[in-house]
Amino acid sequence: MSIGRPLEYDPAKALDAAMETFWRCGYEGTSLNDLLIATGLSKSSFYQAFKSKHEVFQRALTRYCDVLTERLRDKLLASNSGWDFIESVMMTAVSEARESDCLRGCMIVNVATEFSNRDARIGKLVTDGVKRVTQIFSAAVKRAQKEGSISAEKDPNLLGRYLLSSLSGLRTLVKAGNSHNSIAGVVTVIMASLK
Amino acid sequence: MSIGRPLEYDPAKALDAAMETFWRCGYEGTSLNDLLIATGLSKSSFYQAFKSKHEVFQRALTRYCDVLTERLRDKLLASNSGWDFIESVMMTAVSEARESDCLRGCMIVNVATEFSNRDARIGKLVTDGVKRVTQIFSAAVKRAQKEGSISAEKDPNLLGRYLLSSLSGLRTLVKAGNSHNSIAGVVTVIMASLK
DNA sequence: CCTGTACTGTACCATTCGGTCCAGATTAGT
DNA sequence: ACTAATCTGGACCGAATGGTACAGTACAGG
Repeated sequence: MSIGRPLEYDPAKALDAAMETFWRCGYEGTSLNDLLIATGLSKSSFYQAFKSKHEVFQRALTRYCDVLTERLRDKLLASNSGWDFIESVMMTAVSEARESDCLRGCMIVNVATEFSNRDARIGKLVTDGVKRVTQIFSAAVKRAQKEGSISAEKDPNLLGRYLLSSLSGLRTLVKAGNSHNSIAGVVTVIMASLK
Repeated sequence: MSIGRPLEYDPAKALDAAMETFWRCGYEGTSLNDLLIATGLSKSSFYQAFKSKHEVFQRALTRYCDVLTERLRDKLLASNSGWDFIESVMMTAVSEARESDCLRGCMIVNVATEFSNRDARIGKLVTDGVKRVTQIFSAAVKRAQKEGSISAEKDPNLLGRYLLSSLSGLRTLVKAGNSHNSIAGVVTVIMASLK
């Protein structure tokens, strides 16, 4: 039981709000003030809840990875087939091209771009995050192989890496302002190359 | 003829030095001081040569696009075949995985990531740059089709977009710390999907 | 020599940055 | 009532930010 005045804010929600902001604006692009506005916390409360900007950033990135991988895993379980899962994930990224106001891409990739190599701890989070998503893709490929839509001779780990790479590439096309239709065409190429 | 004391620095070299720095560290990550050190200019000279940090950044990005597209065009002309050109470009990106100290990726993509949507002028430079590189890939595909290594039935513009997307994806794999060999495997998947 | 340009260095500017600290109010359990 | 934990807001910090202004010097052509 806690003694004293209870927390008025939800630490998890505050972290999510911070994550959202970092996702949109990056680390350098997010000022402390932005974080205070996003979380709704006062400066005092903020520094009581989090040690520093850098720490909340790490936690936000970790949270992003956790949420992402959990959602993908759930989606894969709920999908009709491994093939459908893969296609759906690709198309979801592409559909961001329509909602032109919100093309924040994938936070992991954004972070990897901003912190090219400078921060070892961040680098590890990025590497781990990418690895985990890649494994989900590999699992989807294996399932599709069992279901007969992908040749059993192919290396599922290799294709998993290929799919992660392709997804990231699609996001680049989106950010470069390509039309939804032209990017959707690329998805068909990617899907066809799996067979 | 110019009257007065002549310039002691080479404006083109100064721009290249600035470009290099922005490429490595991004816009926000590059301070004015960094630019002064990189260019070797005094603050006064810098502000006489360039109007502002933002302006030199735009010029640096433009210069990057020009140099990149020119190099790619030359490389395509000098290549034995369209196929070889494509494979070589992909492998060049992958080889950055070995030189671990220097994984700055593609400046255009970096900028697209940093300025998600916030600056319209920058956005246009990104869009144009990506379009130009895509066209070179399309030209390489057309050549490969004439040479018989890619089926003539395929849409070269679509494949051009696919290749740009794939290249960008490969760079993500590099940044995420994948090994050279595992990324090279992805290249073989990409190349195989062209046939 | 004179003028026009570019050089250097430095002082200065307001603003923002991340971060600390403190005083006073509030709200719980004991 | 007392204590422990939290709240709020604002003052304050040093450092760094991008950018300006200026004084003094160097170097070219006419």
